[in-house]
Amino acid sequence: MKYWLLKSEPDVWSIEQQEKTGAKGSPWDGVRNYQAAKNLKNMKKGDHCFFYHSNIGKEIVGIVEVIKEYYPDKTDQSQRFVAVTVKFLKKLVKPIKLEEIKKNKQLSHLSLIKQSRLSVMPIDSKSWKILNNMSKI
DNA sequence: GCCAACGTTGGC
DNA sequence: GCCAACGTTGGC
Repeated sequence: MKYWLLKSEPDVWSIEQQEKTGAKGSPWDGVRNYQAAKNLKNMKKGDHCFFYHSNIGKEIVGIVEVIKEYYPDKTDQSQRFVAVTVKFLKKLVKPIKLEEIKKNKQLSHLSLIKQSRLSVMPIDSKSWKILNNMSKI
């Protein structure tokens, strides 16, 4: 299983809205960046993704699971980009602030820090474990 | 195919 | 609200 991180502005699409869609999930669409799209295409059913709130909060707030692999993004008229379907898994007991992630030297290689504009990025399993530990009180 | 101008994202 | 980073567009 692979791990990822998805960014969303909570006033556009939040973890709370994701939670309401329940087991049937909802499309992760609207991605208009080739690198992010490439990452979407590499996602497999069953992969887990951190759900990150950008701008407001700036913290990882929960985890979602990929339940449908990539397909053409219906919101993209040019037909160049793709979407996947994700479902809510859980909210983190304690959200992980970007500030805390930056403080951890073991996480300084993450695209979240190095490439702040990328909205879909891979997370290696070691970093995934570290982040999960940080979310525990 | 280069690069200046411009637009967007997202942290601060 | 500002600005750095970076992607995209369009003139040449």
